[in-house]
Amino acid sequence: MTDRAEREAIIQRFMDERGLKSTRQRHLILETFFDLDGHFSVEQLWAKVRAHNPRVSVATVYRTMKLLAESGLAHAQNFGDGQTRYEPAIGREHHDHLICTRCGAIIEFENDRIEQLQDAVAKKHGFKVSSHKMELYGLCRSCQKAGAGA
Amino acid sequence: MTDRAEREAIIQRFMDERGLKSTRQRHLILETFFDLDGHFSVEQLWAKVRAHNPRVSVATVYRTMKLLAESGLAHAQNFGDGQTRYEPAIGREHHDHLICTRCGAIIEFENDRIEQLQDAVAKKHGFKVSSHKMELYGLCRSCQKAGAGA
DNA sequence: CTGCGTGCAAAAACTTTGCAACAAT
DNA sequence: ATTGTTGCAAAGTTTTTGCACGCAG
Repeated sequence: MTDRAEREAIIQRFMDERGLKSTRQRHLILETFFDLDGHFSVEQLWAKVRAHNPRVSVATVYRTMKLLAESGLAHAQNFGDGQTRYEPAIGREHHDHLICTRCGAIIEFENDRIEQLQDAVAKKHGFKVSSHKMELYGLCRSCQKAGAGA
Repeated sequence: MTDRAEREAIIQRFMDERGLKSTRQRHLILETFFDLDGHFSVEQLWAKVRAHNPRVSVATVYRTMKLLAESGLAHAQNFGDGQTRYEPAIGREHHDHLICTRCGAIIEFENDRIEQLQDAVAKKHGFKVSSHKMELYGLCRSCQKAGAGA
């Protein structure tokens, strides 16, 4: 998605703006995270990080992702299972999710018209919106077929 | 919202359909829950239930709310703090939420046009949607003012 | 050097579950 | 009687935190 140089710049800015030290662990976690495409729990991310450096603790991953999310470079999602999932929020358009309640498949979509209407609604209520989430739950195409048979 | 008789009928149907026994505790929890207006954590609901009957355990509240949500009579929400919140889902139109990230205020709204567009998006992806969530995060009117000063 | 960051393990927060007593049908 | 339900406490999950050591600036 994002090219390496741009990503580096973003990571650097993130560190600078918050006065964070640039450590081996943070870089590894961020690189790993931004290489991913999709929605990952800390546990999953940790597994990938450990493949590179088994000594990184899960606490560091939690701490780093929390900082990232606060800075807006990652979005925290909550799809109903008890875990927080993060997804990269740079170099991509905002998007929303269709979630299959049977197989867990997650499909992303975006719709400008909806975004416009959201802004209008917010304005009507005097809100200044900084982010939003929209999730549609249901059955994906193949689960509708499978579900009928099962 | 719902009048007492209708509510009783709904609760009764809920019990019948799932073959649940009609216990003192379940009734108390359900009555208490449906009297509420808003989004409540199990902890909060439990506190209100205990006011009536201090012997009800929190486990029963968890179990009951889980059943209710599965039956579609309550909606489970996740607003980012680590707790599940439930809100009554009978006698009301579907609605979505504006959430103030500063003071935590929750404003409800509904917008048919958005719902229509959601359906259209789902259809395009072959999805059969059964429910959805939409949350807009930002600053409410008073926090925008307060925020500027702080 | 100085202080932030890390790893580890303990703790916290929330939710689920095993089991024996209990109540609804 | 029979079977589902409850309360309690223990255990499970996910996430946070205290503390001593270590590394970046």
